[in-house]
Amino acid sequence: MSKVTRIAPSPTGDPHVGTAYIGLFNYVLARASGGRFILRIEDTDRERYNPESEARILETFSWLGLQPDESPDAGGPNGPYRQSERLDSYREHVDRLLAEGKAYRAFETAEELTAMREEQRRRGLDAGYDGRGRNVSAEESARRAEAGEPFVVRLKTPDEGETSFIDRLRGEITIQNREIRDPVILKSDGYPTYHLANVVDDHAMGVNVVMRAEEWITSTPIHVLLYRAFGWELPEFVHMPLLRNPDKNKSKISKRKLDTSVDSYRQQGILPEALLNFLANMGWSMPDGREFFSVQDMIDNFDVDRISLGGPVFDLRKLRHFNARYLKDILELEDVASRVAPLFRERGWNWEDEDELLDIVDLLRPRAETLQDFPGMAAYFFDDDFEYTEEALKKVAAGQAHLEDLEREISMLDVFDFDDIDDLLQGYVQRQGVNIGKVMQPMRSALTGQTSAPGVTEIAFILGKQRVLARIGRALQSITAHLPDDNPQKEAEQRKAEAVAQEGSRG
RNA sequence: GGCCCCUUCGACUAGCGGUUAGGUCACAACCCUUUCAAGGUUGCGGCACGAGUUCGAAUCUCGUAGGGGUCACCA
Repeated sequence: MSKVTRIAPSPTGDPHVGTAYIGLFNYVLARASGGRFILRIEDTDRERYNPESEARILETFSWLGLQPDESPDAGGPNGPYRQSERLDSYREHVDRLLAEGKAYRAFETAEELTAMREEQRRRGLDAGYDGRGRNVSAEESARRAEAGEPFVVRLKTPDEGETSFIDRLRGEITIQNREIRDPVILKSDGYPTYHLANVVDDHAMGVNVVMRAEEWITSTPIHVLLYRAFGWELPEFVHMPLLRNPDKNKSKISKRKLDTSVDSYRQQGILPEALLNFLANMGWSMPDGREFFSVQDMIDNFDVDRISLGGPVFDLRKLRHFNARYLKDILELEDVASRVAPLFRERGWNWEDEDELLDIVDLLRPRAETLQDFPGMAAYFFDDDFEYTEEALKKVAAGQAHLEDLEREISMLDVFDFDDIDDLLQGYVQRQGVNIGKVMQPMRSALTGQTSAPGVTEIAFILGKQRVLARIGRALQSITAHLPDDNPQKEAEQRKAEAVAQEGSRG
C-alpha cells in the first residue's frame, strides 16, 4: 500500500532537530512505499506564532534534501497547507459535531477553570475538566453564542469504557475513557486545537500513516474518538521514540540542555548528509548493520519494524564523528571543496586555481570534523603575515642553522615538485645525520607559524618555491626580533632572578 | 500522584529460545610517524532485579525497580 505521511511543524521558533528527525522518517516511509510526503504548517497557536519560523522550517527541509510532495511552497491538490488558512473547514466540522450532539460549547472563563482545578486539588480529586458545560441546553448554548459570549467547543467523550488503538511498534494501547476529559477542540479565538485540526487535515489530505513522536501516545485516544465521531477510517499510528538530552535522566530533548536548532548545526559546519545519517541511526538500523548510508539507501532498505523503542540520547560527539567521516572519506574531494570554498572566500582568501584549493582541502580533511574547521586550519595557506606561536618561534630558533642551509638549497632547486622537495629534505637530513624532527619541526614552524600542521613537504609543495623561501626568510628575521637571546640556560637564570626579586619585594 | 510508554557496555545499537552477547562513538594502550590528525591492532565495558515457562532464556510471561511521557483554550 502506498503510504501518505506528513510532518506537521509549528512555526514557533528555530527549526528543531526533533522535527528533522520525525521528518526524515516520514519522508523515508512515504518514499519507500511510493507514496506522498506532506509538509503542513500547524500555526494554530497565535500566542507562540513566529512569523519568520515558517520560511526557516521550509528552508531547513530544503537544505536537508527532504523535499515534500505537498507543502505551502510546493502547493498540491489538498491545500492550503497552512492551518490558519483552513479555518472554514474546522468550523464546518465543529458545527457538524455540535449539530450531532457529539460536541458542545463550554462557556467557562479561564478564572472559573482555575478555580475548578484549585477545588479539585484541595479535595484530592484527579485534575481535569469535570464536564460541567454539558449541562447547558442546546437552546441556551445557541442563544449565548449568538449573543457573543465567548466559548470553546469541547468533544463529548464517554465517561465509561475504554478506547484502544494499535501502535504499529508497540501493539494495542488502551486507555480508560475516564482519563479523557472532554478536550477542547475549538478555542475561543475560533482557532482549532491540535487534536481537531490534525484529525480533520490528515483525513482531508489522505494521510494514512500518522508517524510522530512518542509524546503523542496519551492523546491518541482523543484522535481516535474524533475519527469515530466523524465516521472516518483510522490511519496507522507509529509513535517514534523521543530524542533525549545527554543528562543523567535522559529527559526529552530540550533547548535548555542541548542545542536543538538545525540552523545552529548548519552554521557550525555540520553537513546535511551527516546530520540525517546520524538521525537515521537514532532508533533505526540497517538490516546489514551498516552505520553509514544515504537517505536513498535508507529508503531502499526501510522497514518500520526495525525501529527500536528506547529513547536515544542525542550525542554531539557521535554527530561530529559522523560529520568527520563524511568530510574525510564519504564525500568526494571536489564536493567537500565546493562547500569549503565559500568559507574561504568569506575571509577574503584567494587561490591560484582549482587544484590548489583541492590540494589544501585534501590535506586538511583528515583533520576536520566540521566545515568550520577548515578556515581555522588553513589561514597560513592564504595569509603570508601570520603570527608565530611562542612554540613555533622556539623551534625556528633551535633550527636556525638548518633553516639557513635549507633556504640556500631550496633556492637552487630548479623543479619544485612534491618529489623534488621531499628528496631535498630527506637528503639534507641524511647528510646532516640528525634526527629528522630537528629539521622538519623548524621548517613547519617557519612555514606555518605553528608547531602542529600537516606534513612539511605537502605544505611546501602547495605554497610553492617563492613563498617557501620568503617564509624561511621571515622566520629567521622574526627570531632575531623576538628572541634576541636564544640561550635557554641564561633565560632560566633570568627567570629565577626575577622570581627572587619578586619574593624580596614582597617580604 | 493517576494514566501510558520504555529498559543490552558511559552513549548509539545488533540480537528476535541454544552466540565466547557482535559493531560504532567515547576512553586507554600500542603500532605507524616529521608535529597534529588520520589509519591499524588491542583493551576497557553490558543483557536493571526477582520469579516463572523451557532440556535451554538477553530473547517468552508475571512482578519489582528505574527512567521517560502525559494529565493546557501549546503543539
